[in-house]
Amino acid sequence: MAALREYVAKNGLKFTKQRELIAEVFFKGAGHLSAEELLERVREQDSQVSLATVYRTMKLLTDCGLANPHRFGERQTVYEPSETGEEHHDHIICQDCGRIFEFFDERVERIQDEVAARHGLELTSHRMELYGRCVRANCENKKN
Amino acid sequence: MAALREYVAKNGLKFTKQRELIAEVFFKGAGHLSAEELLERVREQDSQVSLATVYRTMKLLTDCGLANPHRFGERQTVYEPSETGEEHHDHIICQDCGRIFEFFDERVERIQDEVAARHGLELTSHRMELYGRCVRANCENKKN
DNA sequence: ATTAATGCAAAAGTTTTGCATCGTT
DNA sequence: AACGATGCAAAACTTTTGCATTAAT
Repeated sequence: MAALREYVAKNGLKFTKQRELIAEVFFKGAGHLSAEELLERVREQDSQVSLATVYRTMKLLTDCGLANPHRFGERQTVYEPSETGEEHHDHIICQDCGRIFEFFDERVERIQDEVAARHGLELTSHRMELYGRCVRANCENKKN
Repeated sequence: MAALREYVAKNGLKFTKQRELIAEVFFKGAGHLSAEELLERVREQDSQVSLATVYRTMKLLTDCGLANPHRFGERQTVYEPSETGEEHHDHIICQDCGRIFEFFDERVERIQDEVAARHGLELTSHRMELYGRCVRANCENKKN
């Protein structure tokens, strides 16, 4: 939030109440929110905000490194607050119902370091996405 | 290809020359092809094929488990032939020199299945990318 | 002969953009 | 006052669908 203010100031941009509100809603939210979902929540507080502004603000947040857009299986782009290292997690996505689960596995993290070392690299970051299908009973949208 | 014929027969569908051509082009291609790109290649052989048919065929291939749709960073969905396990690999990328190394680690594969099961999903594919930097001596383009 | 598949065009859905106006600096 | 941001509507794109026609079974 402060980081956004800073970035905006540093780049000759303007800190509007829409940006403030959208950022606030975004950071308060549990992550994985689409522009449409963000708009809905934003409009609870200011019904005049437009979808275009949400998109423009999310692009801004992405540019300052505060948000990361993801396109998993779904139609829409969802945005996630940037990870601060501690809170890192990976994703597992159901291709039928589109739900996204998060997971963290310490063993994977260790193996990654080992693999990197084996290839003579020092790891800076990584990305791991598992795609699958909910077993029948659990899936919210089994297609057949 | 034979698998497609089988699936089609088993489900009372029809094995059309469009489906045959699209599947052929898809499997020949190096993966990561969008519907638009597939259409372009398909039309080199049959200029009458429509984009709708490409989409419909890719959905069919997805349903029989021969293709997997992915939405990475891009606008469009890209399709990848299903991995057969043996030939699967992940990537580790040096952010300095840009070299991409491939690796495969059986432990990671096992953990992935375990994680998927824990969340009630059956894994169809995954993507894992490690980003790092070559240690000085190895790097072809160390920047600092 | 049946009935699924195709091509086309229209529709649906998501994201971007042009422009007049508004609000921050 | 200057100029970036906003809201709106339209445009741009990707993907899906309705329908008359074609083709595989």
